[in-house]
Order: sequence, then C-alpha cells, then structure tokens
Amino acid sequence: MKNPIENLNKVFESRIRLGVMSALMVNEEMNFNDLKQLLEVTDGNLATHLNMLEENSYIKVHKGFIGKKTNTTYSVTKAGEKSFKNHLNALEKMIHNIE
Amino acid sequence: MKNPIENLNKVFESRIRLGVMSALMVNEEMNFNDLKQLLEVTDGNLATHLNMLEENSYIKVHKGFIGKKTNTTYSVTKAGEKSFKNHLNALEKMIHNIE
DNA sequence: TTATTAACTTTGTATTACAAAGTACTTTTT
DNA sequence: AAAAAGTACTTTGTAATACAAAGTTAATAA
Repeated sequence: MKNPIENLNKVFESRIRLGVMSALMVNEEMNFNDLKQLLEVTDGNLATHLNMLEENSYIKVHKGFIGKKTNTTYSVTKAGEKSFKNHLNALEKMIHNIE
Repeated sequence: MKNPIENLNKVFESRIRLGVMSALMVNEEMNFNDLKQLLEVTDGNLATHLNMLEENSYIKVHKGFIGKKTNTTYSVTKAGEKSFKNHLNALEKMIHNIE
C-alpha cells in the first residue's frame, strides 16, 4: 500500500482555503463580500486565508471599482489552478481507492 | 451558489487523520507501526491524531498480541465509516462542481 | 545482560485559526 | 452637514493544533 496523503497540498488542508479555491475555480472572479457570505466567515479570518493563498501565488487580487464603490476581486492564477487540480486528483485517488 | 464546504467535517481536515481513515477504510484493521510507516509520521504525532479520532468515536482500538508480542490494532467504527463517507461525499460534490 | 521493539506519554515550541475590534475611505441616509 | 453604513482590510489577542524529540513501560530478542 502506498501513502495515500503524500500528494495532498498543505495549503489546501484548510476548509476555508479549499472553499475559496473551489469557488474561484467555478466563478472566474469573486469579490471579498461574495466570498465572505458564501463561506460564512468573518472578515479577518477570510482576509488571512486570502493572504495565505496570495502569498503562495495561488490567487491574484484586483482592486477595482463598481461605479464609485471599491470592489476587490480575487481570481485563481495558472499556478493555483495547477496546484489545486493536483490536490483534487490526489483526493480523488484516495476516494476511489475506498469506494 | 451554495457554500461548498458546509458539509466538510472538521475532524477530517487534517491530512494525517484523512490518511488514517482512508487506510482503515481499505484495510479493516492496521497496527500502530503499519500506520506510522504508511503515513510517514513520528510516533507522537500519530498517537495524537489517533487519539483525536478515538475521542470522536471514529476509530476503535484493540490491544492484542501476535504470539507474545503486543499488537495494537485500529479499526473504523460504524459511526466513523458513516461520518467519513459523508465527508468524502461532500468532497466529491465539490470536485465535480469544478471538473 | 544489553539492546531493541511496540506503543505510547510528556514536554515544549511554533504555527494556525479565529473572533473581535479598530482603521481608512467612501457613500448613503437623515 | 452630520451621522450611519459599507468595503476591505489590519491589528490584537487567545485558544487550538501540529509536530518533533525525548522519555516511559513492558516485553522480547541477541
């Protein structure tokens, strides 16, 4: 038997970062508030996780406006997409080994 | 869009506990050393994670012998199986939403 | 009798998670 | 014009986790 977790990515161990990535894979881009409401987290907590994803270059931030209101959006980078898919693959292998 | 992480189980957020459960779903029972080698973790670390799984009644411990040598084995409980499958389902839904 | 193995527990440190409050800037409401 | 509210944070503080390393106990093998 082979180590079932060796290809899992530490960064995606967190439920919230998993949720952010998952949402951004489906949505192209989302802003702070949408993510906050979707994942039901506090500002500070979300900001921390977004920071960690950005520091790993898995997402990128775009500060813009809607009319005159600030609107910060987040989207996955190429690297983020690659790493996340890799992680999902590892999860899938683990799951299929079981079912 | 619905919160993609609301059905994920906090206990299974950890890579190592995920690995333990995954191994025990496939193997019926495994002992301390087999798990340790499979998951490539230190004694203390593994013991802690096994404890947490046991406290949640997701695994049960059986202290036995092979000949005269002690042999502690671990296996998933019904509750553990149910909760873990639930978690995997939530993961699968998340993944399929993406791919 | 010394060394080794199994399965831990204890100790200590570093990292992480999270909530809550604070901040800066703008916009809407009164 | 003043007050309230919204956006997107940062800061602060605390509690929980993760993990390695060393210590422990009891048995067995050399």
